[in-house]
Amino acid sequence: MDVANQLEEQAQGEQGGKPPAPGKCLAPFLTKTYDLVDRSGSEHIVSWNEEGTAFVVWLPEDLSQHLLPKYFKHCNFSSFIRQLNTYGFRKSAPDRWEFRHEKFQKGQAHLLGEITRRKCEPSVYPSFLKARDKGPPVEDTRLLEENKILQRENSELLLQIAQYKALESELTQHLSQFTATCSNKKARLLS
Amino acid sequence: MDVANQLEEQAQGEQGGKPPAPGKCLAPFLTKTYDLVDRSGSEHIVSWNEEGTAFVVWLPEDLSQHLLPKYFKHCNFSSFIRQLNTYGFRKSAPDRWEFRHEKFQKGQAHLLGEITRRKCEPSVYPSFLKARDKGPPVEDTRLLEENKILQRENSELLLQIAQYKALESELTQHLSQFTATCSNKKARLLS
DNA sequence: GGTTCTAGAACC
DNA sequence: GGTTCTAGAACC
Repeated sequence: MDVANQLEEQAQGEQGGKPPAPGKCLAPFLTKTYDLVDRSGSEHIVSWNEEGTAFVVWLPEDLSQHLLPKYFKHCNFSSFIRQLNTYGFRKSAPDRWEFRHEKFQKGQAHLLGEITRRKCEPSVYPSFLKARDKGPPVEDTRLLEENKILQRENSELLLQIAQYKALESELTQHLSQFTATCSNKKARLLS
Repeated sequence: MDVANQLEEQAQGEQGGKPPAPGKCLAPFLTKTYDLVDRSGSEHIVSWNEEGTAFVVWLPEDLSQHLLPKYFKHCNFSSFIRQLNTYGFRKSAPDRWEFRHEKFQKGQAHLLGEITRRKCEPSVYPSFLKARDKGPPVEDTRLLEENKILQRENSELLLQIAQYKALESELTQHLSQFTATCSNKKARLLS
């Protein structure tokens, strides 16, 4: 049973035949990748990490040549990575090809629907920027100058916010990593 | 005789002992790559194309695992490609790993000095600001209106940043707490 | 300047 | 939405 069926069963079990609520369009890339990791039958090539919180590509060459073409329309490791990044996965270890996403974990296929493809953000500013292109010529240089300054300030602020966002997600990831790591270590030590 | 010596000989022969004129600092990446292509002794892995106007990586896996570590400090094909792009090489065939640069051709090692590393452009401000500056002038009523909007947005952005700052310090606190807790528990359990 | 990781953009 | 190619940015 692949991920799609699995998800459907869960949905039917929990909601009595109704289609899954939020995950209207679960991206094929996500189900394929989940299958690839979870049941390719080639754990020496790709598998979950010990904690089940990320997956590791142990043999990139074999993945590219033998597994990727089975699931996707190419055999380039870099294209695979590009897609992972598009969906918010991040490389999570410096010394191996380990990729992580909060909603992509072993035995948690039902979370896949919460993974979204990253788009160019809808962004608040285009609204007033678009309007300007229609306007007729002007002579007030002072206003224009002031405007430029405001825009510059604005863009710097936006940049700062972007950096804060990045920082936040990084910190959040570290936190969840720590949580996982700690509880696992504890479990192992106590067993 | 490697490329560095070859270049020196050429320079001495042509200019009588004077150092090469333009190529003050021939990037190591370029000489290494030229050697790699021209005399790695592994033409089945990488070689010039038929015309000598580009080079082809026939076996990316073998290049990564066996040749790259001999010339560079890594064994990632993607890092090699990143460097190629930095120096202005472009992939020149859709169906194979062929890369081309006008000044990188078989038997033309003396042209390497003309290849320059691409720098980040000064461009401090986001693209939407640049586009704006080229655009036609605008009515001053519109400018005034825009100014108001920008000011409002500015203050909203400042507010957001304040919130992010708060969030950041909270997350950081949690993280350091976790770190401490984990190491303590571990210590106790191991003692 | 080199290496790594992620994103932009064009094309399909 | 997927694939390819190139560039930005951080880190070393």
